[in-house]
Amino acid sequence: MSPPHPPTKEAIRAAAAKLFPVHGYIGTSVRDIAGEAGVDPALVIRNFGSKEELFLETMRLDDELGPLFDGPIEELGETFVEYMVDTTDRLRGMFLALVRASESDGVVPRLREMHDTAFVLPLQERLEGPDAELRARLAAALVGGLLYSMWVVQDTHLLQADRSDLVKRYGALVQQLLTPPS
Amino acid sequence: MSPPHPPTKEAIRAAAAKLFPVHGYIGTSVRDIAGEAGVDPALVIRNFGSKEELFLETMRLDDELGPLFDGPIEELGETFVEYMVDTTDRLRGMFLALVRASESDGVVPRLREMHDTAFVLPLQERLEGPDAELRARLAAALVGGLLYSMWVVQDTHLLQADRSDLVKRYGALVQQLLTPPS
DNA sequence: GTCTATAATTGGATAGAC
DNA sequence: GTCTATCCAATTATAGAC
Repeated sequence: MSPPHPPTKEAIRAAAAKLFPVHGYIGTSVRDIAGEAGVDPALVIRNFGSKEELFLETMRLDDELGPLFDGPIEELGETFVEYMVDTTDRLRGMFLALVRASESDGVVPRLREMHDTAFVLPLQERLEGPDAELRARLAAALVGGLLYSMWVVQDTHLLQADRSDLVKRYGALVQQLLTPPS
Repeated sequence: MSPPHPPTKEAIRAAAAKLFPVHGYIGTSVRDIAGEAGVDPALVIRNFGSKEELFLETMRLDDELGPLFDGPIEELGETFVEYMVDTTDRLRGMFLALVRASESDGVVPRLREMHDTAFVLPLQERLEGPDAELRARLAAALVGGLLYSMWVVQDTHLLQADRSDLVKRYGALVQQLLTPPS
């Protein structure tokens, strides 16, 4: 039997999950979260221990892996890049928040977890061979680099480039790690 | 005629240039900088206006582009990747500090400047053709992705991988953007 | 369980004497 | 130009009443 009204803890969690990806760790105060949740600021700390603990508990992907990328492996590179480039919602905010907060040691493992969940695993599970993991991690580095260029650096030239051309070129590079030309 | 004793302004600048790359923007207080420089904290603000101005003035590459990568263009991909992967000193700290501080709007242009100076331009000046800039920027994204994976995410699998194998694989991908196979 | 009030720290920035 | 002293703002976190 779960409580009928979502307890304040869930309201706080939801508020944090909404605000952190938009305004970042530093840009989101405990008071902001409490205000968004409609509760007293003291309850935030009381329920989660500290701001950082709340941040870490909120910045995870859980199951929202979205599509399973189960199409033909010959198109996986392009498909995957296209999905990542066009993702403008939650994953983007989480990526930016985690990267920018990665000065705190506690954040790095969580960033690694997001990186593995969102970038590495979807590719790795489709690959075979002894160096499958290495190739998947290199491909994940490629994808991360594109997101870094577009969202962190905000490379205007890339942002203004033709999307389909971008996806085609970059996807082809990723594809080479997935299905290397003999 | 330059002053015989380096003025305190230079001492402050040197201290900031030393501490920011190591401890980051948030992790470095004005008092830390003053302590390192052996001056009064008030002089830091007095000479540079604000902490952020000092940060922005310090986090630039100026001329320390190091080697000019003037070898044969057929090896540029590998050479460039090798150089970036093995760079453990100043550029690495600056990259991390700028990326992690990029939540401040004023930092993004400086990050873009570093990105262009260190990653894009050395490649772009060797390329030709109408889409030379796009290819150089895509190659820069690749390089940025490798640094992101190794230094921000701290992907242990990549960090423990054989360096020469890593450089060879990743360099080959960069190379394809520099000299595309017909 | 919830809220009021406040503690405690930190850090950026300023005023004014010397 | 340099330093002492201080201000001020913001924020996390806690204590204790209800």
